Amino acid sequence: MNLSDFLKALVPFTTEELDDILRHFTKETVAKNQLLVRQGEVSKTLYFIESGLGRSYYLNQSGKEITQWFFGSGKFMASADSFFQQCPSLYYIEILEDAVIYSISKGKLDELFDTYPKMEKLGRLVTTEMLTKVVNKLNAIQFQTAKERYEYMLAEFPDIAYQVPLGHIASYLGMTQETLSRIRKSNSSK
Amino acid sequence: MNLSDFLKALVPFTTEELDDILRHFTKETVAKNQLLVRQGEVSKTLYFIESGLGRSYYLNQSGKEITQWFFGSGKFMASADSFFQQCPSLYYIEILEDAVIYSISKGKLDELFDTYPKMEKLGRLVTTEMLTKVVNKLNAIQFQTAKERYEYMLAEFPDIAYQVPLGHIASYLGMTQETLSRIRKSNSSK
DNA sequence: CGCCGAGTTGAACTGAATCAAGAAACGTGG
DNA sequence: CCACGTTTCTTGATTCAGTTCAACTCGGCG
Repeated sequence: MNLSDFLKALVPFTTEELDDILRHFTKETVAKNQLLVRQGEVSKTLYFIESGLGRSYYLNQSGKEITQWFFGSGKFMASADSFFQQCPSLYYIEILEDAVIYSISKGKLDELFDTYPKMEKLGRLVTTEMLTKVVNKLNAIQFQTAKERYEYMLAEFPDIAYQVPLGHIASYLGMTQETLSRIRKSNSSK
Repeated sequence: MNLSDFLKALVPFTTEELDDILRHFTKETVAKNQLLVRQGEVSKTLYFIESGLGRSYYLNQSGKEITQWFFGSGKFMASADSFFQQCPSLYYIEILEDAVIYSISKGKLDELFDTYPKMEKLGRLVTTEMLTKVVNKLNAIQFQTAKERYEYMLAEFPDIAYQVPLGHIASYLGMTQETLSRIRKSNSSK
């Protein structure tokens, strides 16, 4: 999913608008395991993933990595707290699979918001979608058993479930790696 | 916190704009215990709470009420999924304390979005704030003990913690009423 | 071949749920 | 303003899902 198609699908930009908007982004390729944002940094960049896979995670009190979100192709990726509020990021952002991404700085994005009301709309739509997904995850985490949570994950990120280390998924789902391993086993036997 | 002041604080509307925008809202008072949205309905209304208190909740498999969110004065309130996607609501919305609210229909809100680019900005800002809060709650729920979650609640909704039934708070925090009661007891003794 | 990280398995432990029963507080009508 | 029923809150005993800790398997790779 490339950025131009993604934008067009959400808001009916004209060709000129689209060209100008795309000019504000920088396309680049990022190799697996690279970090785009570090905990404590103020993140000034928003990413759009054309292909590849990323995740955000943080280190808890005992220094364990806790995956907060996965970002697949066709999605915007950012350390939301840091990017929007310009505060030090609680999260790392890491590329899990070689990726092609478009980046834009907060400054340039704000320019776009000021120039194109349609961009505000886009921003609102993208944020609303994200909000819905986070609410879904919250409900899954809060009220479902470990097994049901794994099933939610399979539904939400079907492609991701088998291509990243078990531990990343387990921490995303709020359970230990051992528990997830047992769940997988019990699922495969039925 | 009234609506006019709230709007002005976020986006620099002119007086004329503000007047016109406010004309799209209907002010009304709602008594305690009234339901504004029922599960299964498509909610066409967004509410702004000038004073009073509301909550959204749903019924789980065993028919128990699960509080999803509290809405205090100076906040927008809606069954987010239903209002934004115009699908049947998963949630009820209930007034917990006599309230003065401003309502606006989805249709009128969309008119405002089309007329005033600044409204798109407002929409984006409000949604972003909500997103941040939900992410915070998610982190609290996912990785903290019952006791820490209660402390998160005291920080996020200091005023609310003692004015609504224990069970509403417990379900909001993803624990049983009994557990919350024990936590309160242990907190008060130290 | 031997190491190393990722995944699996087992056994003991624990935080919180469940179940059950009382105590307090609340409101409604007489 | 009191009495009664209902809802809300507290407390205790028991149970259980999931964690923790520790050992083991497996596959890849220098």
